[in-house]
This record gives sequence, structure tokens and C-alpha cells, in this order.
Amino acid sequence: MHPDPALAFATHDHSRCSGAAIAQAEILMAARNQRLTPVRKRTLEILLQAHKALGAYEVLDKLVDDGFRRQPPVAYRALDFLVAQGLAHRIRRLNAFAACMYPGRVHVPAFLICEGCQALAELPGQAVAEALDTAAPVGFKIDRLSIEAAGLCLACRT
Amino acid sequence: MHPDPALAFATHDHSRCSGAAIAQAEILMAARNQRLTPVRKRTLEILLQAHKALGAYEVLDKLVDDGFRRQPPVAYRALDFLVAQGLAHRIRRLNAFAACMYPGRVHVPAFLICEGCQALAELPGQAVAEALDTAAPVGFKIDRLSIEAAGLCLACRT
DNA sequence: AAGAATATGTTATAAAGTAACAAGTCAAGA
DNA sequence: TCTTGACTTGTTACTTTATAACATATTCTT
Repeated sequence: MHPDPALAFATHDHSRCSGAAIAQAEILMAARNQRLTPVRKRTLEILLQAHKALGAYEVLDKLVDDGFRRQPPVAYRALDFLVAQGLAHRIRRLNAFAACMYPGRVHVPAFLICEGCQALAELPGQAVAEALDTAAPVGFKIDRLSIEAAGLCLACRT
Repeated sequence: MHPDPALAFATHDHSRCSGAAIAQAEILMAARNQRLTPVRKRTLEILLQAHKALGAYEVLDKLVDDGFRRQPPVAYRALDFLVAQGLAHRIRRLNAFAACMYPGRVHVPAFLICEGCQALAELPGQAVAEALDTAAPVGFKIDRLSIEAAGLCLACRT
């Protein structure tokens, strides 16, 4: 995982991220009586290894390499499951999906998208959510919140 | 305009909002040497009167009623212009567009989307943006920020 | 083993957004 | 005033993203 969001913008071994995260996902799904079936598991691996946001059709292309048929519902169903289980997030600015960096933990995801290297950092947005709650009209109950910032990371600015 | 975002969730005369806002847009565009052509002006009116987020194709349908041809670029070009000029915002969660409530003023838009009545409130998100900036890794420069919350307004909860 | 719930296979289609180029409009300088 | 260049619109065609609907298969429960 990425306890430090800054690591998202640093080079590192992606396959290492993947292994532990998959193991944790297995445990989590078992605890919830949810099935991390082959497509779902592979989809999560694909997101973890990409280490950036991937469009559903990009995921689908990679699933095809693994023998699954190239049909949109294959990818969308797996992605929807992962999102519902909090193992992945949907990045609306990009029409894309990314593996969650804090699976199983209650958190408000906030995203930084580097337009230079396409890297994506997920950071805890609790404070951001509180600021919004304060600003919101009395009585409005926030269910789901998207916080997505596009910009340039340190490396890409220099 | 809506100095008080809470008004977005209260019933009121939409056509009244529109008139003043259009007049202001005219002034603003003149000052910037930008042309608020008929399609653009009508598109802005449509957004202002709808008083909620409208998909590009919904806008297009209404433009057709005014004699414009039903061709996607007609709507997208007008909408893109309005967004570029800060007269409208794009709501990514909804694949939709809404008139800006603070045209000509520097601000960070934050949106509350009521899933009960589909009303949309735009509120100043400066504090929210600052919270995110604080949480972001050193060196990341935020260019554009989406803050979009889905939930239920007071009226729809009761 | 039967039935219910869940997951996958498959076809088809809807919805959202863009590329590319031709044609028209407008404003400013020669 | 003419013409040049920038901008705007018209139009065709297409790409990308996402979902509906229904059949089949798998798994869990009793």
C-alpha cells in the first residue's frame, strides 16, 4: 500500500505492491463472504500493477490477454464489484478506475492526477470532507464525495 | 445569482435568475473581447433556466427547439466555450453541465447534488481546496479541482 | 437433490464525446 | 473598400464509454 501518497510519484516496484494487496483483498472478501473470483482478482491485479488509473477498455484489453472475452460487461462487472467492495475507486475526471490504497479502512479518497506522468496518488481526504461539510447548507447529507485534482507532480514540473 | 447556496434547494423563480445572469455574461464577454453568439447565449439561458445539471444531449434537444440542428458539436462547442469562460461548469459525476453561480469572480466551485430532487448547489470551495493543498505531497501543483458531493438535501430527507 | 442466489456468457444497443474539413462571418489594416 | 486572418458555425462521420437484457452456469443452503 501507500501510506505516503508521495510515493505514487516516485519510481518503485509495482509488482511488489500487488502481491500484498491481493492477499489482503482475499482476506477481506472472505471476511465479508464475498467472492473474489478469477476475473475480479485479475482485474484488481491489473489495476494494482498499472499503478495509475485505467479505463474500463484498457482493463478489458489486459483481461483478453488472460483468456477472457473482449466484451465490455466482463470488465465493467468486475470493476463495479471492486468499487462496491472498496477495493477500487472510480476516477470520474478520467472515466477510469484505480486500485484503492486503503482497502478495508474507512476513508474519504482524494486523488491527485499528474498530467505529466499520468501517475495517480490517493490521499486521505477526511479533512477535505470536513471542510466541505462545514461549507454545505444545513441539512444536506453527503453520501458520496469525489475529490479529484489535476496538476503536475514535483518531478514533472522540473 | 445565488449568494446563498441553500437557495438552490428552495423553490424560486428560475426565469428571474436567468435575466440578470445573461446581462452580466454579456458585459463580461464584452470586457474580455469574447463573443456571446446566439448559440452560446441560448445555451447559457438553457442552463440557467434548468437550474440543475444538464447533459450535453439534453441541452442539444432544447437548442433544437430554437431552430439549431441536432448535431452534437453544436452543443459541445457552446458548452466548451461557456466552461472556458467560467460561465458554466462541468459536473463530471453526472456527465453534465451547469451554469456558474459566481461568473467573473475567482472561486473554487464545489457542488452538492441532491439525488432526491436533482437540484444542484454550487458553493465556494476555497476552504476545501486549501484542506486538499495541505494534504497533498510537497511540490504537487494543483491546476484544476473537482469537488462533487452526491447526497440528499434537507427537503428530500424529510 | 432442489431451489435460491450469485456470477458469467453473449448479443445488442445506448449514451457521451471528438476529429476533420468545408463554409461562413466579422473586425482591422492596407 | 477590399482583403486578410482569426474565429465561428455547418456537417459528416466516427470513437469511446457504458448499459440493458436474457441465457447459462456455478455455488450455497436446506
